[in-house]
Amino acid sequence: MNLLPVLVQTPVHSELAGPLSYHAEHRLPAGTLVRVPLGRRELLGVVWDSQDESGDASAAPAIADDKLRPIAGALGGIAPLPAAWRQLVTFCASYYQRSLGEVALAALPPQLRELTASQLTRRLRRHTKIDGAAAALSPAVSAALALSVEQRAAVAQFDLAQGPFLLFGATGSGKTEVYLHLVQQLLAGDATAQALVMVPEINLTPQLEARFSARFKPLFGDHAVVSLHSGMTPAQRLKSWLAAHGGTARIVLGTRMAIFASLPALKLIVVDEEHDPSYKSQEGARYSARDLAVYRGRIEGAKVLLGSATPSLESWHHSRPGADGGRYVRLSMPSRIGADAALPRVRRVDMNHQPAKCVIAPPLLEAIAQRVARSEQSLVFLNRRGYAPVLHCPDCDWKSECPHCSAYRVFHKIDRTLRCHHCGYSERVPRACPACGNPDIAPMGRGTERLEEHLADLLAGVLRPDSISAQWPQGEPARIVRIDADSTRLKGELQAQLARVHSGEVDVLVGTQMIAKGHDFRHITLVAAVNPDGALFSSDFRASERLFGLLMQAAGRAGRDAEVGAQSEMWLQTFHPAHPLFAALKRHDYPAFAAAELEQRRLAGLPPFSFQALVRAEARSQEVAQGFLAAASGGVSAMPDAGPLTRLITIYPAVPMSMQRIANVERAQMLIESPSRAALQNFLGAWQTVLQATRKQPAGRGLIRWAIDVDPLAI
DNA sequence: AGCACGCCGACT
DNA sequence: GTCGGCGTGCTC
Repeated sequence: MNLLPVLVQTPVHSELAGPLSYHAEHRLPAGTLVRVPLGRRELLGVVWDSQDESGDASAAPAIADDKLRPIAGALGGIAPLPAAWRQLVTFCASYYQRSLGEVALAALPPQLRELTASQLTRRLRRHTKIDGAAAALSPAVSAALALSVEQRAAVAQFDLAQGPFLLFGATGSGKTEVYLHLVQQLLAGDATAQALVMVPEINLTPQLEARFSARFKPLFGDHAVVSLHSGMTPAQRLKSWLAAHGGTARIVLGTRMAIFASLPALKLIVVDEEHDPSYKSQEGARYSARDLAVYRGRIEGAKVLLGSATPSLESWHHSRPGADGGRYVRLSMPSRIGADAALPRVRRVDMNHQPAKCVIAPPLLEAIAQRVARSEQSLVFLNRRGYAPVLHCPDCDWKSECPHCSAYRVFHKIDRTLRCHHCGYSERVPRACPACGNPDIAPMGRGTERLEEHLADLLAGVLRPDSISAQWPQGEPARIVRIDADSTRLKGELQAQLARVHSGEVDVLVGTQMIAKGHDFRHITLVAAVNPDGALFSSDFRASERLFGLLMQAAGRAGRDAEVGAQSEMWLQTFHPAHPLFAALKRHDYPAFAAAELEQRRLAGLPPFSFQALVRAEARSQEVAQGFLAAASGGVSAMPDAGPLTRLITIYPAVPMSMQRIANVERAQMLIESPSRAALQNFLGAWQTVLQATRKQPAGRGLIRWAIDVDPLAI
């Protein structure tokens, strides 16, 4: 009988963190998918590498040989997962402080966990039939693509170096065309090579899919391009995954989860909009798909290209020449594609000199009205959905607090509800103040719903040209559409609304950051940020980086068509027009913004000049949550080698999280900081034991859960 | 995490 | 008398 180490989806912090041992009749190679009994259940497992290379004899199973059970069977139809995939999983589990089994099984398509061996065989047989039909195609390379000078230079530099690369390209500079070119060049030159292209949001995959399919399906066959993202059905995901694993899929497009796709011939990884926070997972193993891409590229010998108009300060820092930068090769494409395409002119409206309480300053309104009259489109950006963030009673000062969270419930006028955006608790809007009975309760502040209503009001007299009809003898009023998470809740609704914008049916587009990202609008000549000041003085040290990126990206929605590019504008309504962030934005000067920001980070010892991890704890009371963290912190001194392990480590006291309570659960966190990534890693690895032990001690009583977030994005 | 076993309250 | 609440404990 052979002893087989197998990973299963084990609970995160239990004693079962490592591989479990099973008996098997045959020696199965590492990476083989198996089904194994665990307790009363039968689970999917992955045969793991035997521990022998570590030479650590004490790691032998502490379990009696006669207690070991035989595996239920192997999933023979699927080739074992490659060594590089296993190494990626191992690294991810160790770096982000999670169990191997959790990471490995979460990286596989969920349907694989449910299917029995026979169901899977049937599924596989169906696939091979389809694939057989798509016989070999001649991958004739089309004539040299028309690239701009800058695009050609970027490609040439890419070909010469090993990377990783940071493609720093202005919005509209044609980054996607560079991706397409590099993928095509790779696939045409290597008959088996595979490429992975990631985008931050599901919303952006259809657009990417369309471009890649149009370009590559004629060249490499209909099965060459597949997608992987959470919007797909389990069956579709399994199908794409199998195609990638089997090598029939040459190009995998997807969101962060795609970084775990099994790609036996991976040669190129593209991370588009690499600065986007969506690449950082916020649950389970809190991995950064962008950082894993860089790691994966290194171990698999695949080139990695990170692309952005506003790179993360981490990536920008790595691409700076000299000192501790210089790890990435920077490729710059500063100009927009097109004859005299220019970036939009940035105009700051000083709200101190506008009528009090005005939402849309008169000059901005006038500019929008002119656009309507010229049949051009405007995009008005406000990063807050709903009608008003708070409902307020002026008499007794009642506010629409959520009974379960430390947050206000947002007033949604459309369905007359007060809705908590954190726990989902929703109630009909009260007719009068629930505290004092005053019927004159009023919304405070504004969200996209109210902005849409307000704009409709302001633009009521502004008529669309060329729309005079029997129904509209004077011409039709301006059409406004709102796009946010509420207006696009139904499947297909976002695509439908975007189509209305593309067709020119709509004059003014109101929305949240959902519309600021990536969409290729051709007729927008004005973008306005109504109220961007909020993030200027935030306590989150990354807030200004995010704001700059968001505004730059929003500005990039304007004037993407060279015809109208020249007169396009980005308007900023602000009470701080002289703020350096807006000054840099006006010059479209990301490098200056980044240099100033990085200098501040360096002086303050913040990332990328230090490395952080957060321990988060949840409990019914703040005392328990903080008590657990404090006890775990106190336990450090009793650790073996505590001295050397903590030499470069700073442990801050436990504090309530900025969102202190969600759904009646109190949340606390503790920051761990170090100037050395390795020191932080060593410490966290050793500290795991203490955290797990603390949970079982009195200090852990009542704790709901805890988790470590390595390289957290928000603190 | 599942899924058991186990020991106390309101229903056919 | 049962159905069912979730408290503790185990799974190679």
